[in-house]
Amino acid sequence: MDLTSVRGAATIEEVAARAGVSRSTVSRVVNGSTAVSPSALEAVRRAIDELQYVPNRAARSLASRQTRAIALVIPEQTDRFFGDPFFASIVAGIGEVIGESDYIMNMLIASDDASAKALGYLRGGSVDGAIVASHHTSDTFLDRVADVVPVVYGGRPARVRADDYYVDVDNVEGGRVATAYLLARGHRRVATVSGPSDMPAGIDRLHGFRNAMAEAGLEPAAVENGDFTEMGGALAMNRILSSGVTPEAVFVASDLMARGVYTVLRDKGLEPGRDVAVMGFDDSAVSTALTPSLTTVRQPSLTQGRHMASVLLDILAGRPAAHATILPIEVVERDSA
Amino acid sequence: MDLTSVRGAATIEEVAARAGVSRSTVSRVVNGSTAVSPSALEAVRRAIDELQYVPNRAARSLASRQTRAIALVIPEQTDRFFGDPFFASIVAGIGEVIGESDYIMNMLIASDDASAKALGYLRGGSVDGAIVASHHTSDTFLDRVADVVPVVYGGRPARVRADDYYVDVDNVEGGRVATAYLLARGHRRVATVSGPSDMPAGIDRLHGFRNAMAEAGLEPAAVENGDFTEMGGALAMNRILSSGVTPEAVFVASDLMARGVYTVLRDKGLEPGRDVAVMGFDDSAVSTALTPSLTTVRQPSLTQGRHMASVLLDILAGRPAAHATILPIEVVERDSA
DNA sequence: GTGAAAGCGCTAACAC
DNA sequence: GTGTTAGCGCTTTCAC
Repeated sequence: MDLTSVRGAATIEEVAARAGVSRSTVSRVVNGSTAVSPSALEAVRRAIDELQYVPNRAARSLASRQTRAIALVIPEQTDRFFGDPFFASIVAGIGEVIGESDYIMNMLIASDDASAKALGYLRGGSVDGAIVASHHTSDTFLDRVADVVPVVYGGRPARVRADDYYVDVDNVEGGRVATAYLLARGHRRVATVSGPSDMPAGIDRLHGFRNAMAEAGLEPAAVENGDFTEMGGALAMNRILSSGVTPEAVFVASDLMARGVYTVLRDKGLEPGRDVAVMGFDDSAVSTALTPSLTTVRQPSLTQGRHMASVLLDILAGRPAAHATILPIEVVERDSA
Repeated sequence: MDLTSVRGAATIEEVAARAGVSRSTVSRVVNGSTAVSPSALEAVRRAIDELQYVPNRAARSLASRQTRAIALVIPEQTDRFFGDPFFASIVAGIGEVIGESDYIMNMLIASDDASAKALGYLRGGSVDGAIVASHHTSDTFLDRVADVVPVVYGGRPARVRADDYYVDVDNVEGGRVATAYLLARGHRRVATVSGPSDMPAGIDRLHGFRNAMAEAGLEPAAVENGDFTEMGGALAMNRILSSGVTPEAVFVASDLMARGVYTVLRDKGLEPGRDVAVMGFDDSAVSTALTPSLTTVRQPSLTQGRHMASVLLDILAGRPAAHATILPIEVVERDSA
């Protein structure tokens, strides 16, 4: 490309001149105002077309104090983000809704080392609002984003502030029903591979597990953290088995971790679903890809994504929006438990 | 959050007033100019800190004609993008390099229906340059992006224009060595599951396959398109088997598709690696996750991502950059062939 | 229905 | 080393 062409990009002024009207009229046409005569409208449209005019976003947002852009902030390492199909669903849901709006969505991978830059970007007025997918206790920079633009969280934030918005499922309940399901099948030696302890989703599902066990008057056979990754799940299951206990059933706090659990189980000569019942969480793509297919707790990730986006759109449009949206979960029975 | 706080964001003017200097001096400090006295510098810094000042990006970019942002354009459906670990590596590589620069990177998922909006965004001066990961023949909107900002393509574009930049591997050669490897092991009935015919990578690997077969005086046992997806790979392998031919070996043009191939093979009672040799392409995370581990053609995706980013950074900085960068490939021998 | 004019918050000559 | 002065390209009153 030719760098001069950047400078040469048509301005509203040129369009106006060509169409024989004022800047204001062009602006009205571009912004869809009705108060324009048919002839002017036609002239402007043609000029825009001929000049390939695209309004300069910076100028526009400087004048209007709006960017018509929202950020999808991913406070994760790249590999974890791409490794878990859960994020794919969330993003797809968000993208779907934002796609129908006139906002543009840009994804920002804000892993630890990139968070300072991301913060500057977000606070520098580059977007009108932000959606935060996945949230860790340590992500304190997010608070400073929320000071400046509306933020919608995917999952309840670690510290909920009065005017936070979030879309979530009841993870405590999810952990509970998952465990209760296992218990109802007659299992007594039940272990769990939990999610990270710096994420509400991880903490809550573990709570649910403990609650269900306590209600049944049982002690957990084992509790190991798997960090929501396949490898972490494998490692956790390995620790459980190495410690000498072979559970009858294990509640794994994410489908992806369950994949790791399967691998380790088989490594030790244990067949998932037959020798050890396995219950997942998410109902993501991996649950059906696994053999035997994974019995799991379904959380509607796509819907969750859609909700997050519409809540943000509502806020941006000045419409009332619910601060907390809790979506329903359900056990999906398959072959592993 | 409080909407008034947005309007209340400190401006350079306020910082200047508080520090007792002019706007220019503040600007100099913010932009790291050396020509500022220590006392002024100190005063400005304190003011910035107290006011939590963050320069307004729109104003800045309007005045400087630079955005200090680059776009990572993904012309794919969300699920394909997230489904293939190849993209994860590319993005990680790009992110790594951009992360060290003072540019911010924002990812834009520009699937068919979103491409018009993405085009407007890209042409509206929102970014200084773009990296396009994965490129289809049908993505004509990209040409119009390249008219306005520098673009670096991941993979050779369908129609290379004189001033295009891209980073790629030699896919024809990749397909050839993969097939030659299979042939060298004594296989004669060799089939291929190819990539999409609207992507140069798909076309070229198939060419390489055909070349190698022709050189050996052999006819392909079968050629089926798998669209670079796991499901597509499974379907393609299924078509091959259903047509009555059972190849001794199959060159699958991506690791992800090979996963689908494994599944179908086993479904038909054929063990990958023993009954049918399978050769992949990518050397992505799936190749080692598979059992038996996948023999494949390694393309250095992470490096590819890094290169794309540095080429773009070079262009943006006015440094000379190579239009075509071709990275080396190699066969990685594992257990499937 | 349309245009003139002010100004969004910043950078970048240009003086001093 | 520092301040003054023009804009950057657009939206948005406010007259007419």
